[in-house]
Amino acid sequence: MLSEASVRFSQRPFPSGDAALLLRMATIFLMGHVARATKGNASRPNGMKGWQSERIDAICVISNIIGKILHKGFFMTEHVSVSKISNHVGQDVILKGWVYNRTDKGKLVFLLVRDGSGFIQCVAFKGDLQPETFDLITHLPQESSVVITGAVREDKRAPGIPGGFEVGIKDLQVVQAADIDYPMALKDHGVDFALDHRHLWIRMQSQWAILRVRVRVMSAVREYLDGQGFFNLDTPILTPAAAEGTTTLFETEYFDEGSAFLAQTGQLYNEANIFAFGKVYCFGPTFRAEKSKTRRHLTEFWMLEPEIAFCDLDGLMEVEEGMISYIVQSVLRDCAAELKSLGRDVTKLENISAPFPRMSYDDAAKFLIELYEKETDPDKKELLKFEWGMDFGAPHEVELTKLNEKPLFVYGYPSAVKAFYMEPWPGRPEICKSVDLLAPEGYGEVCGGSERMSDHDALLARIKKEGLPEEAFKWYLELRKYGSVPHSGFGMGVERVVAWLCGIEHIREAIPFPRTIKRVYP
RNA sequence: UCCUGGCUAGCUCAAUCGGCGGAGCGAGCGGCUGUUAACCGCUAGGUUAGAGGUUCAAGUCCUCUGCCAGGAGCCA
Repeated sequence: MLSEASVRFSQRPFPSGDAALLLRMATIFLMGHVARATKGNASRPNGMKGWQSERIDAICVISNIIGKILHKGFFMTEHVSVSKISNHVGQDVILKGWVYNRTDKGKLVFLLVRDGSGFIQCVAFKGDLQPETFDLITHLPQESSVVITGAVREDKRAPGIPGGFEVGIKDLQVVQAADIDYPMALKDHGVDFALDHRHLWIRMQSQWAILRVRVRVMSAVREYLDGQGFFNLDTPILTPAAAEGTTTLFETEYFDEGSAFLAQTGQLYNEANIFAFGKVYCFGPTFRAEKSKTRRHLTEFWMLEPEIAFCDLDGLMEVEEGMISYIVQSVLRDCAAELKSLGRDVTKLENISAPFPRMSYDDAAKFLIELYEKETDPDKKELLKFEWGMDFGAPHEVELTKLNEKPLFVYGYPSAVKAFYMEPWPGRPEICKSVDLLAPEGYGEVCGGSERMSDHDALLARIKKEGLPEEAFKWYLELRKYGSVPHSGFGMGVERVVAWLCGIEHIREAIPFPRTIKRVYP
């Protein structure tokens, strides 16, 4: 009740200028009366909800009456966002945005205007406007910032996001006429050029849509985990040591303490946090100085890492599939227009729901070895080369994900190809309780996780065997001395998930300002 | 680090066997009342990444350098 009333109240058209001042003064005056009139109800057992919503309803009614009175002669148009334009059909509105494209038809000009919330077509007819205004519109450079006043109407022909609505221009003010040499033409660009102009490229519809999906993915992650009782406790970015070897770390001076390193995982700290909070996650940027040059790698990327106490490998997979399903369904529901503008085939996402198929590494290896032996093309055969004990390459992941329409869990990898902290498989010390989640359509590994070693002595032995500096892991080992429990966690690469959901080739488009081995600008 | 490919107008790309460097977009001017990255006409726009070499002649062939991309390894 309260929220509905609030929404209605906020959507109430508010005038501007003198009329606004008059209306606001009158409203404030009346609000005082309403407040006093309803104050006696504040002590209700039900608390605030009841009397607050009644009060807001009363204010709505009063302001609506005043608005209707002022509408005759005084009423001014209000600023609305493109995303809310469907609520204003038949009304005059003000749009504040940028000229995305201009199509000049002689006595008729179409402006495609974007305002951050969407894209909408605005139409200028020569006969409806002052000659100088019309002339101004026909010469507006791409990306000029404008304030447009006009009437909203429904029109199936109108392009845009959401599309189907357009604004008949009655007035247009130029905030700034953009320079005519705007470099991002509405066409395809080379990778280098596009990335050099990333600060402008993000204005293009495709990039806008991808980054909107990213935002939804990130909020869906938080919604899901928070709803499952996880605590978001972020872990340090400046760290003293590596979790997975020291060759892929960015190093920086740290006062008199020598070197610090940019974190490549928050996992070790998550493991400390679960003993205080049970279920936690960290969500932030992660840094890897790997010299990887592929469509799946960035040197700075965002990783979500949940960690759960009293959780084994099966429990971990249940969390992963539940969360991924929630993310996919949230994006399908809330980013339909974005996915459509990207040309994404959403039928490939619609049936992504838990449970996901599970395959052991042994079975996957058997499948890949058979595939390798059957392959006759020598080039393909070389790429598919596989034997038990190897980690999967990208071509292997693609072949495995072809088996299902849903993401695929592969569990029980050889310990030799995985990190030191993973719990050995009972009775099979050569493999560990690890699991990777491979996204369909060849998008590959989006999550990697494991049950962690919970035994102090076994972990210490492994650290020694790996030649890792024992003193750096002193605190980490201590976690196994005071109430150690089976626990598990995983990491999810946000950009890989976004790339998969958007159906884009390269994850550099799934982050606002990508950092790669060759690029720190802009 | 390795393998492969590329670098021609502001952008995206052509240029046949080594034989007069072209188009589209963008920009400017003009035309058009329903365009979807409009269309039509005209105009401007070039040290072919840099250096050297072969040749009567090099965007094209050779050598070196630089830059970029895709992939491998590694990983999320």
